[in-house]
Amino acid sequence: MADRPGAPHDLHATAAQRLRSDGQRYTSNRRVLIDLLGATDHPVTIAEVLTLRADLAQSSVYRNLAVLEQAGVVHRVVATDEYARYELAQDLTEHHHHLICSSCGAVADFTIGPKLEESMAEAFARVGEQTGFETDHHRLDLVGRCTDCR
Amino acid sequence: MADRPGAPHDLHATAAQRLRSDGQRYTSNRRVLIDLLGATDHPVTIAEVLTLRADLAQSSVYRNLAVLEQAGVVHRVVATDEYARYELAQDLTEHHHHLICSSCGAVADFTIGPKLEESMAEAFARVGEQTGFETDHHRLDLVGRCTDCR
DNA sequence: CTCAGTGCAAAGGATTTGCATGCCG
DNA sequence: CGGCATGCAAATCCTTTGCACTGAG
Repeated sequence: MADRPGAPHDLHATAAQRLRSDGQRYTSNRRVLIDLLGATDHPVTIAEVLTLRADLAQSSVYRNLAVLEQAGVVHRVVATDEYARYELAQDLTEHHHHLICSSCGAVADFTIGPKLEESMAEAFARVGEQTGFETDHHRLDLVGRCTDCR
Repeated sequence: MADRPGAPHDLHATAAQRLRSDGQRYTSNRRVLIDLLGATDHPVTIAEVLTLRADLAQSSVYRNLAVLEQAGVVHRVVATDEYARYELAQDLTEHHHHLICSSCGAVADFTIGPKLEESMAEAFARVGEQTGFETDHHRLDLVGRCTDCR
């Protein structure tokens, strides 16, 4: 689950390309963020980023993550606490879901089988037809207690 | 989907009982909140509550919803925007999921078939065994654009 | 050179808290 | 009566924004 499809180079190349398509530059700060997100196996809070890379300015991190999200390179994850979390866009990693600890707020990744994903996709298609809702992506999270908090 | 299992009386009785078990009173303000949540078919923001019932003090709404959540009567729903939303606990209504509009933030309810729910429950049990994560509940949301925003 | 990106500090906005008062038990 | 609930206003805290400076193209 920690392995990413494609080498780091591809990751940066893809990020650069998507940013360019969006009229944005791939600056060193943005590269640092991508490196950082590519090295973790869970969505990261802004606070974590600032701790891991104390040289980054808070406002730049907020702004750059917003730019990267806009360009479709990273994805904003909403857990249950008030902190925003970011991960690489799932087409740059692999499709997965989140285990959210309601006690400490930790977020971990997990996957379910492709069969189940398919069944869900079919169900979502039906819902879309019936309601007129145009689905962009789905969110399947388990909320509970992580091993540390049990 | 708008129908709730059990008459309103049961709802209040259950709410009162759960609060009592939690050492809390079922005050008139709390009753108003339950009435309001029972009357809608989607999770409600604090702002909506304050608009619908302008006589309620903002701080009391925040505090009472927290108390009600603690007692297991209401559930806090996290969408994609920064607003907290609340709905009745799903054992007081029926199990459902959310359509979240990433454009206007609207949240609507929908359900999937019991078969699929079962398959998911099985998958979650497996994940729990493998990771040691103790699941309290799951969250399955579709993020996209509602009919108004398409 | 030009203009987007950066960093610092100040502002914004949803949510929380302190405190005096009111009311249920 | 005692203690929790309430309401108002002030405080918090994550996040956003203003502004002057720096650096890439």
